Formats: sequence, structure tokens, C-alpha cells
Amino acid sequence: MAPKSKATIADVARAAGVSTATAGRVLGGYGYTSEEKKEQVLKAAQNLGYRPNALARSLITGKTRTLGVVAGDIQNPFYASVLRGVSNVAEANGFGLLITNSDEAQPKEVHSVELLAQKQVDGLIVTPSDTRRARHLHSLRAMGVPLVLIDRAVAGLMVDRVATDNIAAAEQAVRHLIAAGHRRIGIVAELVDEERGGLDAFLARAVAGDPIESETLYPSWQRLLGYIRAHRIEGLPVDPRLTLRAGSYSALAAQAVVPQLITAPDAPTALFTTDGTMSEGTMRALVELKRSIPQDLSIICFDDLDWMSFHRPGITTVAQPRLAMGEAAARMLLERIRGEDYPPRTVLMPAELIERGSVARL
Amino acid sequence: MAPKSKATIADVARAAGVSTATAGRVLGGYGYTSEEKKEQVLKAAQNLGYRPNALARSLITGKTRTLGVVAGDIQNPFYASVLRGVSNVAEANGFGLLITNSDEAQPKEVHSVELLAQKQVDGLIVTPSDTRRARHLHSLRAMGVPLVLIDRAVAGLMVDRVATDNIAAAEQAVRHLIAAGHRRIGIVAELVDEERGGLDAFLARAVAGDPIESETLYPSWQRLLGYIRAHRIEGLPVDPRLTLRAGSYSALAAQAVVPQLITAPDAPTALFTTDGTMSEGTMRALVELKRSIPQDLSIICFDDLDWMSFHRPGITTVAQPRLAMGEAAARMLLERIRGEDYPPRTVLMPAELIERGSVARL
DNA sequence: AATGATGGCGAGAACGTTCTCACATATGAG
DNA sequence: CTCATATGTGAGAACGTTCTCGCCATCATT
Repeated sequence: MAPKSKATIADVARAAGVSTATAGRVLGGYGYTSEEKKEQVLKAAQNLGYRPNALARSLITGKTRTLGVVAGDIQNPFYASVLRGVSNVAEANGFGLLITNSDEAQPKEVHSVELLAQKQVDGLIVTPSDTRRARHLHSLRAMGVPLVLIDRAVAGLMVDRVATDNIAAAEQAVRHLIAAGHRRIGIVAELVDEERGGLDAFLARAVAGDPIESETLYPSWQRLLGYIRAHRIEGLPVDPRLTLRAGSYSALAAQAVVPQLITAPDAPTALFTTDGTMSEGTMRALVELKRSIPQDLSIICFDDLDWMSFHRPGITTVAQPRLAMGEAAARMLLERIRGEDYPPRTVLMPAELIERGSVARL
Repeated sequence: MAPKSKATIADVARAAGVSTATAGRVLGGYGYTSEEKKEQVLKAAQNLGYRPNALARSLITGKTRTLGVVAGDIQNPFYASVLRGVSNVAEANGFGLLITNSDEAQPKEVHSVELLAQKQVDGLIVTPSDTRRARHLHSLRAMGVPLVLIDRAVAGLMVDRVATDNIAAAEQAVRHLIAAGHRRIGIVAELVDEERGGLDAFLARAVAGDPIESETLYPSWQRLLGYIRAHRIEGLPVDPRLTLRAGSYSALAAQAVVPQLITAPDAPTALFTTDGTMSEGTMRALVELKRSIPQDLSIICFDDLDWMSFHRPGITTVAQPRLAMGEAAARMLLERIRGEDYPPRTVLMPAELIERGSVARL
């Protein structure tokens, strides 16, 4: 009836006239019990409004059936979708989800990981904010906590990982622009963390075709690399002045940096934005500057956001399978938690070019 | 150095040559300890890579420092923002966040609440999917689990609650349209759950000015009520044919239902959409029908989504303080968890009308 | 008839903390 | 000198489960 306060297994056992061991067996569904006692216990539990205490259970079993996720920012559509994917498979498997934001800052990330580890999550999904140093993640591995990385890799950290094939996707997008006759294509990218030698050196190496360790590059650098490859393949020169570095992961930063490029004498005829946030900032800037798409300027965005399909014109975009990425990551993590012992896997998901109306043929 | 496997307080105590009680005092920061032993313990903990087990701690203290949230769908910008707000204050207070999706279906919601309760969260934030029956929430209250409702109320459930002042907000939006000269204004609303007597009876009662228990109405019905009030105040008749019921909470449903209204002989000159999802569906339909905003049709949307500011034209909208709502809810919940004992509070947050370019003066 | 396997049950130990004691020792007031 | 008070410590009991035993039936097999 009225479940007053918390009833424990001992209360149920007393009410049913059995030992706590038997009540535990019935309620926990492990070991043998006779039909008779089973019914008694179940009835008593019902009457008392018994609800198992997952804490106590986890303490002894060592399993919490909870996944921890460190995302950049739940509010960002990219993470929101990924999280929904993770949530889908977690829920289907009876797992709970402990979620935190890192705001792409490592101190917060470290703190989050520590919190989740203390709460004894069975595994972690992280979008690491620093692809170089990640002591906290290494020590997690050393402790044997299953870990899956999303969107980015960490140098020297051999764990399961799922990401978009950024280089191929960006290359495809930019080649699409080139095929449409564009010769001067601007790229609006975050490029927040410094590559060795800086942007210029990176451009020089990439343009020269020097081998680049691309696995542990930040997504925005990988997409820049795809942009450069497209140029190389199509035999087009890369003008460093067309590489726009927002310098921070915010729409405002992108918005601030776009006008200088657009209003320059040798302005590009097309723009490629490297993620949803850059896309937003760029769109804001274009509205401000009253540039029409695609008459004044063509654009291809990375990551298909809801509004891109009903914007006028429709925005041609490279859609990454965000939901599926989250689902894949969660599935891989659950496999590890179940104890499966593959060597670390990297799942690179293909992105799909969705043609709409934002690219003009020249 | 290398934190091999899990070290317990007993391990640390042994290594430091003190009792577990003393080690616990140092590590847990409760009770007296001498500087000398403190240092020994801390050093031992450091060496062993000791990490407190929050499970064991929670089991005995009865507090998990974890908040549970049942949202409709993390992927939806409304919930994503609210969650970010909740996350902000949770994090600032050292609380973790256990998040689940209900997909606005009560069976899933019940299951979520049960899961979170078993995991012993200190309090719950829920957007109830049924405003009438909610046995699981009542029993939560009976068990003494702090609970805060967001966006919606539940009949007979007296708990803290934060929501937008939907009626006032909708009224303001629609009056804005009327002031611009519009006389036939369509409303695109979800209106998924049946009001007593159905939509027609509701309209009749509202138009007649009958008292309506508006507190426990679904948001979309409240916004419809605001729409009707605006008409009453401005002395305009309400044409039931202008009330578009999507019937389910999806952009597709809205998109499917808009064309019939727009292409009718006595089509409205303006549209009011009652939430972000309806707005999206409506925008899709308008693109399909090739209607220009605001030349062919004016529009005001409820809930300011990112793209509305850089869409051309800018979309005039009623912005609800989503982030602040989440923050307020979390703060109220934390107060309850701390044991503060006000009578149940209802916080109605004002929405702000943001004028952009989607409303034509007639 | 003796043996072993199997179902069913309870006592009590674990899990890793915090908390309640009891018991020191030191300090200061009367 | 005695008593109260504050500071420091350790033994051991909680918290609510699951798990390991050991015990006792029952039943089939030698």
C-alpha cells in the first residue's frame, strides 16, 4: 500500500518469515528458492513498497550498471545527438548515464573523470579536450576502467575510439566546391590548439605532401588537412590567407573573423566551415554583411544541423552520423564492460555529403 | 606512482601505520587529526593512488550527491538547454547528474524514475509526461524524495516547480501580431493530450471566458489559451479552423498539418507556433509551399532557437529562459535536499518577445 | 543400505566507507 | 589537586546488499 519509508531486504524477510538470504535470492533473482517462499517474499515486498538499494548492491558486486560520459557541452547539437545515441543503447541495456560537461577545458575534464570514477561507473565515454597530455585517462586505463573516446584521439592512448572520417569528409566537400568551378575557397575553422610549429608550418608541411600523423590531430585540423588534400588532388594552390582561424570554439569567434576575409580584395567565392559552431558564426557574419548565398558566396558546412534543411537556400553540408556515433561508442563500451578483449578498435564513420542549394556553379 | 588497482582506506591506513578510523578522518575530512598523522596518511594515499569509493560513502551517509533528471529528449534544444542549466548549478555544488529520456511517454518515465530512485539520487527533476495521473511521482513524495517539476505541473502534486509563464507569453506574441494588423492568425500547436471534452469544447469554454484550471494544463494548451485571451482582449473572434493540432510532438506532424491551413481559401495572414519543434515543422512546410516570410505570411515562434537570429528574415520569437529555468530548478532542488522547508513554490519565468523580421505590418 | 547429487534454506562474512564509542593525553580553571 | 574541556586515537558497529558456506532434506543410483 502506502510505502512509508525505505524498506530493506531484512524488513521484507521479517515480514515474509524467511531469512534475509532467501529474501535476497528472490528479490535479486539468484540461486534457488521454492515457489512458496518466493510468493511470500514477493507479497511482503509489494506490501512494504520495497525498492532495492542499488548502492549496496553495487558495493558488493563491484558493478554499478552506470556509464559515465564527459561531453564538451550538452547544449551543443553535436554532443546532444551523440549523448542521445549513448543514452539509447545504455537504456536498452539497463544502464544509467552520468553526464558532465568539460567545456573543452582539461581541468574541468580531469575533475569530471575523477567524479565519475569515484562514483564507480562501469565505463567512461570521453571527448578528450587535449589530444597530447591526458594523464588522467592513462591512469584510468591502468586502473582497468573501460574507456571509449569519441570524436578525438589521444596520442599514445590505445583505447577504443569512434570518430568521423574527417579528412575524407572534408576532402569530399571541398572537391565538390572545386568541381563546381570554385578556385578560391575559404575555410573557417576552430584550430584552437597549436600544432607544432604553428599554423603556417602545418600548412607548409601539408601542402608539400609531407607525411603527417593525422590520427591524433584535432578534428578541425583534420578537416583542414582534408581541405588541403582536395586542393592537391585537384592541382589547386593553397592560399594561406584563405585559412581562417577562429581560435576558440564559439560562434562569436567565427563571426568575428569572417568579415575580414569576405571583404578582402581577393575574397574567396566559396566558404567551407568545419563544424556546426563555425557554421553558425559564419552565417551570422554573412547576414550582417548582407551577402546572399549562393549568389555572392557559396558555402558548404560540416555537420548537418536541423535548420540547414529549411534555410533558404538549403545548406549543402557534410552530415556526420552523430546519433550512430554515440550508439557505436556505447556499444563498444558495453562490450568492454562485459569483458571482451579485442585489441583497441578505431571506428571511423563515413560522413555523407548532402547537396542542397548553397553552392553556385561558376 | 603507478596506481595499480583499487586501494582502500584500509590499505592506506596500513601503509601509513594508523588505524582505518584515522585514515578515514584525514581522507574524509571529518573529526580531529594531528598534523603528523595527516601528512603520513596523505602521503600513503598519494603513493597508493587512493580514490575514495563514493558508493561506500553514500551507503552509510545516505547521501549520493547526485541529482536525477528525467527529460523528454536530450537531443531537443529545449531540454538540452535546461539540462545545461541544471548541470551548471549541480557541478558548482559538487553534484553529479544522472540523466534519462522519457520521450514524453509515461511508461518510460516511470521506468526512469524507478531506476534513478534505486540509484538513490538525492533528488529528482522531472518534466512529467502526464499532468493527470502520476502515481510514481506521488509515491516519490511519500518516500520523502525531493522533487522539482519543470515545464509542466501535475494535478494534485504539490511540489516545487519552474515553468515559463506560457499564457502571458503567448498572449503577448499574438497581441503583437494583432497590433501589426493581422486579423486571421493561425496557431500551430502540439495539443497531444486530450482535454476534457476535446479541443472544440476547450475552445468554446475559453472563448466564452469560462474559468479554466490553467495551472495543470499542458504547455501547448496554455499557449493556446494565451492565443485565445489575446483575441478576447483585442475583441477579435476566434476561428476554430485556425487552430492546427499536430497531434504529436514532432516536426513532421507539424509539417504535415500546416499545408491544409495555408492553402485554404480563407488562409491566415500570420502563424503562431507554440514550440521549437512546431516551429521547425512549420518552417519546413513553408519552404515546401514556397511561401515567403513575411511577404506571404507572417510568423512568430515560441522559443528562440539558434537559427532564428540568422535566418533571413530574422524570426520574431518569444524567448523562454531555458538555461535559467534549469538553473532555477536545480537550485530549488538543492535547497530541498539541504532540508529547507518552504511550502511548495511555483516559479513562473517571464518570456521575452524578440522582434526580428518575420512580422509584416498590414 | 549406503552413496552421491540436487534443491532449498539460513548464518554470517564480505564490500569500503562513516560513525559511535571508549579511552587516552594535554590544558586550564577552580 | 581535582575537575572539566578540548584534542587525538583506535576498535568495532553500522549501511543494505550479495556471496560463501554449511546444513538438511529428498531422490535416484549403485
